[in-house]
Amino acid sequence: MGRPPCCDKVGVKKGPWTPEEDIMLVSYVQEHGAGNWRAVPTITGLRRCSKSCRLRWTNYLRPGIKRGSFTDHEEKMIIQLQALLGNKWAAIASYLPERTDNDIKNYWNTHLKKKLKKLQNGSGHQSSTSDTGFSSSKSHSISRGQWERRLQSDINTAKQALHDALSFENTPGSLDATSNGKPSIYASSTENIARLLKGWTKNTPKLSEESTKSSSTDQNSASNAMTPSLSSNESKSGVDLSEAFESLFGFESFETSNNSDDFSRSTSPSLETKPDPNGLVPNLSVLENWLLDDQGKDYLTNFSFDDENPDLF
DNA sequence: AATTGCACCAACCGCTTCACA
DNA sequence: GTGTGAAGCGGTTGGTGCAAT
Repeated sequence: MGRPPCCDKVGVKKGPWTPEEDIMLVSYVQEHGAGNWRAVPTITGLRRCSKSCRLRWTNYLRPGIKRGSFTDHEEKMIIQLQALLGNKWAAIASYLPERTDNDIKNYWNTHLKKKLKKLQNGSGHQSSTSDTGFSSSKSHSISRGQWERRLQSDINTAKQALHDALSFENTPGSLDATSNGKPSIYASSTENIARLLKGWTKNTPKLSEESTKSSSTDQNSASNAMTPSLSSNESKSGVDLSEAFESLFGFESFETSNNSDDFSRSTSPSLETKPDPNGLVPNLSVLENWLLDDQGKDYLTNFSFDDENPDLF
């Protein structure tokens, strides 16, 4: 209570990250590992608050992040897990190791919420789970007995949902990051930055034009930050930065996604707590084990999402 | 061609939880 | 057991791009 926000300091930059900042951050993580975010601005010279650095790393630079549109499989997983867990995006993200909680949250808010609403309106079905999931029911003013009965009902729904979600793991072609026959688009940090640089290159002529027009003195202005400027190498193109990055980290190709784990391990041994993306079934928490113990894992193979909800998709 | 409205998503903010002295 | 700082998490905001008018 009353603790001052960490980002209130004068000179702390806000807004979109530049490729240069990304490189500095990745460089830091490679050298020191992901953690001790408080020290990042001091060590790297980044004029970002520690939270911003951590967020940037976990949401965009961390190896193994998949970008692009969500697959049907992922979409179903999210819907089921949201029904089970509520808006516990980090928990949901743990079942989709290549997606960040922020990504999932955004996707839910922009796509799935509407989609489900539409379906509910169309079919007249009343979902047992509200926006915040099954746990939200306890927020209403009901008796303890009622609440417990609802809770039991919610748990049953949740069990069903979890089984649903996990049953995808038993379907052919769902064992890795591929979906619909498409190749994996796992991204290492280098890939992530390369992607950023690509976009940067595309936008550079216009941006650099604007950045020369505008003053670069106001670092706290969000609108100004939307016109990023390359501080020390403003004349450099994105390609040059990309090359510089490549030479900095010694990666020859951004194509091989299998190296992402190696990079992760070498740079941040303690960071990755998500289930093995290549595993058949995500590592189960006590909760999942408890849920699964009840009916046995054989159930998983017998449950079909599509059979259960033929008109959902 | 210009304007408006909307969808998307990266990033921020503030609260909660965790770890440690 | 308590206090404090760091990290994690979820809700929200605001900029950008695109489609509709």
